[in-house]
Amino acid sequence: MATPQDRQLVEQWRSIQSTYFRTAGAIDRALESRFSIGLTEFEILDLVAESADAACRMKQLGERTPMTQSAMSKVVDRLEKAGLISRHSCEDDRRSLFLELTDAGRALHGEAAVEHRALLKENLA
Amino acid sequence: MATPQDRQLVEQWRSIQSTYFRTAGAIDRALESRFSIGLTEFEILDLVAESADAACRMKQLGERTPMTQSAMSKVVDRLEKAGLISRHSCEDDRRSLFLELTDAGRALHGEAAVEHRALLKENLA
DNA sequence: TCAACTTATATGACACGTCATTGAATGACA
DNA sequence: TGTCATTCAATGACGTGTCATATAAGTTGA
Repeated sequence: MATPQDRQLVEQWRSIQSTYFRTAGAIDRALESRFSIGLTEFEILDLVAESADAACRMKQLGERTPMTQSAMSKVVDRLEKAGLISRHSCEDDRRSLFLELTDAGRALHGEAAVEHRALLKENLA
Repeated sequence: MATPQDRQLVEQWRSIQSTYFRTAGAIDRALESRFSIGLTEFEILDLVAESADAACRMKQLGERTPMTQSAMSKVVDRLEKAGLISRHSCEDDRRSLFLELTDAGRALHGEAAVEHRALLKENLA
């Protein structure tokens, strides 16, 4: 029933879980305490910062993250309320929105990214 | 600012996240639909099934999972309500509890474990 | 051009996890 | 033994994620 291969799979899985939780937790706590945003919020900022080219992005961003569409929408709500991001409706397709960092958002992202990368390095070594 | 090493770290991180969410999601949906328990519940069942030797385990189980003590307590609540596990108070230290699978719990764990291992194999290849 | 269908985002109800706190039992030591 | 600190587990308030659905805009084809 519990073959050696099974055990090895389970070990591998626990190791992934452990890395994931340790890393995500460390980043989340650091960003929360220094910048008052969570990991999820940062990840959206990071994606928006990356895709600097114009596009109707709300949708496309969704394809680059494991987040649900509905989760995305709520994260963007929070970021907008925090004044870090703005939604602009798309001329070609008024159902779509594209996102843009505000100046504050860009500044915060810059600093937070340093922290983020540092913690990744520390935890994924 | 964005060194190649940074990009590589971020890529590695996204890959871990993706594997984690894909795998956890697949297992969770499968267990939910076939056995009406979630991944979290299964993981506790699995830990209890593993540590068949007697001990005041609630605490010790906590050390083997990234879950919070409070989360553990609530998961065990659900498992107990579902009749899959039972809490027994510990003679030596009446603050502690140890856990035991019920017959139903053992049976369900046996079947669910097969599914669990299969999905790990599929997703962690 | 008007239905019927599809697509993009928002929203509400709900489930689950975390943090902070509580209650109870234990330990340490004057 | 009496006090104070510590440890184990449970609980309530709260935040955030998911699913199902709503709303609005676009598409298709007779």
